[in-house]
Amino acid sequence: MNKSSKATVLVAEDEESLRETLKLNLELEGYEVTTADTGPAALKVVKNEYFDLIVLDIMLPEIDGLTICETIRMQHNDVPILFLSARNSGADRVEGLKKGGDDYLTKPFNLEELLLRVNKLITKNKKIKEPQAVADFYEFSGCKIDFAAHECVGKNGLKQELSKKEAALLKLLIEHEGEVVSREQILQIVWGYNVYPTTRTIDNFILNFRKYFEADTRNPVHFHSIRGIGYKFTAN
Amino acid sequence: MNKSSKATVLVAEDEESLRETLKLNLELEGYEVTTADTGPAALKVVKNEYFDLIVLDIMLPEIDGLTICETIRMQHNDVPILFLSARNSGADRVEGLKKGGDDYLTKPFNLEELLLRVNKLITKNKKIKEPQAVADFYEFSGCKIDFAAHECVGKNGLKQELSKKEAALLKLLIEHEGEVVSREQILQIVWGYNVYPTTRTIDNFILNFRKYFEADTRNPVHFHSIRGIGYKFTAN
DNA sequence: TTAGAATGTAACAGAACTGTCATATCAAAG
DNA sequence: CTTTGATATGACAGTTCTGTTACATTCTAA
Repeated sequence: MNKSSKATVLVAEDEESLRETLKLNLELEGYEVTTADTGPAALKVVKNEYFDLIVLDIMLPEIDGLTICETIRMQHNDVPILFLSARNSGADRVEGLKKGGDDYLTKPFNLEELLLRVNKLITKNKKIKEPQAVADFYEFSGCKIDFAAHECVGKNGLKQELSKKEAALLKLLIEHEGEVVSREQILQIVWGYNVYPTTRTIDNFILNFRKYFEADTRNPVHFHSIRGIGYKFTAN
Repeated sequence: MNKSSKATVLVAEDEESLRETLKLNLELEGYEVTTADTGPAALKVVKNEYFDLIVLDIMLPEIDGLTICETIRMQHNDVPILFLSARNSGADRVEGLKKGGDDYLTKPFNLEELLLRVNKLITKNKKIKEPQAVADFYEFSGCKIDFAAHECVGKNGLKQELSKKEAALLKLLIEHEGEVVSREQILQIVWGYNVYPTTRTIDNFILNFRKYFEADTRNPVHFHSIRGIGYKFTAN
């Protein structure tokens, strides 16, 4: 996770005043906040964007929070979820945690407490995801990359300078060698903001990498595009 | 953490009946439970033994729970701590979380809820300590599937990329190995809550899987169709 | 046995996504 | 204030994926 990039939070809450209060306060805490006011709206953004945490009201229009949570978990998304609920019956709370929620607060809640819990959930989850750093120097099938010097030697043996973003993206892909990295993840980590859907920016960087490192740019061996998902780097 | 060894929990609570109730119930859940009835006693065992979780009453004789928590954290011990308190003032809860507690319950609490939270804290912490233990990889009778890389190796030994939907459906079926997954379930999970494709779509995906993974597509061994219900994946 | 329903199969078309390039924007350096 | 290199955007073409349709085949129940 890039230090400069903010953690992202989705607030799914139908009552406007509370929604805006949460948004404002979370932003003051330094989070990037997206909001949704109905169940379907929440599901839609979750599908399209990456979040570090979801604050989810149990009672939402159209599709309720518990169902939302269940759906999200069924789609193998293990983003932390913090439930909000007006009800305070034990049964309800148990229900929330069982469905895969990570924490639970009942309204009315203390704002400071919410912020603390949010922070706790986010840092905890990040710890898990923090990938092991790659050394400053990396080599694969005849190509060399020196992250410290911001330069590389490509297939043709030519030395090539790497720009900041090029280096960051390259590092990200190499850290996940053999795995697909989604566009959302890339934007989140390298760029530090949420999705701008019609951007061809990432493609252009990949294009460059292929020029530097691929013998045949049309049939990439190292920089694969996985349609609908993202890109994958393979060492050999 | 060794699978065969139980997770260990320290219950620091001065009221005897509650302490014993907790001990009993946690042991029934399969935890190894140690108890302490005063602040100093709790600090002492924490110093000498390893725990996966501490259940800590805020009001303890001699040294209160918040101070205990602070002391433990100062010793760079990040064992999860679940606070118990009779008070329900927001300030108090905030205090607990600030001092480094991981969760908070107010008495009287629902026992099942406590057990769920205990379980959540313990598993969460383990995840951090065993990074990536569960590989996103599956193998059955000569075929290999790598969900992280979005690719598979089929019966013929050929590598094959998996598209988004293919991967999602495959994962679903494999997770339910040996069970029938209904068409409705498939639609709900793979396609989402309201974008149902109409007719022969699922069949076509199954068709592909059979091409990839079955020696004889006419007599499938792995991807069975259960008439009137759905599909079933069998490993061998 | 046979009608009716569910599934298998393949071809096709529209949608969605990516590759590529030309151009715009921006910030830092000169 | 200009230059320059890096990055972002938009257009468009090319590609792949996915859902649909049509028809064949298999199964089930009457």
